[in-house]
Amino acid sequence: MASDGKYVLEQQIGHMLRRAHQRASAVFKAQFAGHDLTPTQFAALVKIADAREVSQNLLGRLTAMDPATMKGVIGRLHGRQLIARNHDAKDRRRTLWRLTDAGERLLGVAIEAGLATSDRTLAPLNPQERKTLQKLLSRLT
Amino acid sequence: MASDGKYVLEQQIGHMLRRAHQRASAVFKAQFAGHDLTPTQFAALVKIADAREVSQNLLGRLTAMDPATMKGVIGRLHGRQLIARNHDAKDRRRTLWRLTDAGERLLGVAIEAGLATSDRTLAPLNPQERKTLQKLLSRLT
DNA sequence: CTGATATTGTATGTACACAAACAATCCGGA
DNA sequence: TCCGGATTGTTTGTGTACATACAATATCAG
Repeated sequence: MASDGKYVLEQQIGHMLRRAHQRASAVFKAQFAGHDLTPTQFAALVKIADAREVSQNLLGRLTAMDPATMKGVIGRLHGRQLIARNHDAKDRRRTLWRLTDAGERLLGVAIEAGLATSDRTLAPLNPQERKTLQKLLSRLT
Repeated sequence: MASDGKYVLEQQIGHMLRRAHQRASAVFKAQFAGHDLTPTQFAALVKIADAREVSQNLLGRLTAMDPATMKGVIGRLHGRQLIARNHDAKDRRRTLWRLTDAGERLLGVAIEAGLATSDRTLAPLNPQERKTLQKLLSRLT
């Protein structure tokens, strides 16, 4: 029969989200060529800058990353001296992270690439449609 | 000034898509507990079933996977005897894949979990909103 | 027929993403 | 004060995801 257990991959929300995310990542990569930052690395820099100083664990929550994932991202940023570590005197478990001067400089120029990335990713939609998509996506989470 | 270079991570489409995809994956995992299939593995099974027999490369295009990614997914499905290989007599580069009986049985019961996954992921939205979201997402690709 | 070009699959390296298990530390209640 | 539970960060293992480079094969133009 016609629709007996018919599962059309292209119409499933999970697959559509996966593809849209793939495309957004590709746009990001193109826009950030020259800055050598991944989307998660950039997100971490943004959130560290917002907070000025933040623990690794909280940073993971702010950027929607697993502690294990966060460790890798932090490690690579630290390896490039874009962030530096302090120790929390009140809580000896905590590692506090802040931007270095190099990190601040890089973030300063990268912000524009970030805004361009969003704009390019949303290019196929008009302003009204962009708002609608963002509203619906935020409700999905 | 108020919005001078202000970059709000939570409002950027890339970040929103990443989070939505994370949640969709989590719902998938919950629904597929017991089937031991990942989203990409399931997608591959669905597309192989649709085509009955398909080359590894074409399967990658049908499921939106890199050749390198496809090789890994195929390898794990093959390791579990869910798919089997043939060789294309006309083109000696090609590997043709089809479902085994075990693969067909598993896919048969997994389809329901797939539909439930889509429904659960879209649960916060009403039917009208779901259609809108899917339409906008498809235009993004 | 032949050489340039394209396609198919493989291999390697980097970077998320998350589960599970763990040690160190903190905190609240008995 | 002390104990049980929570939090913070680390480690290991599996599975995408993609760039790059590569060998084998197919195809097409001249």
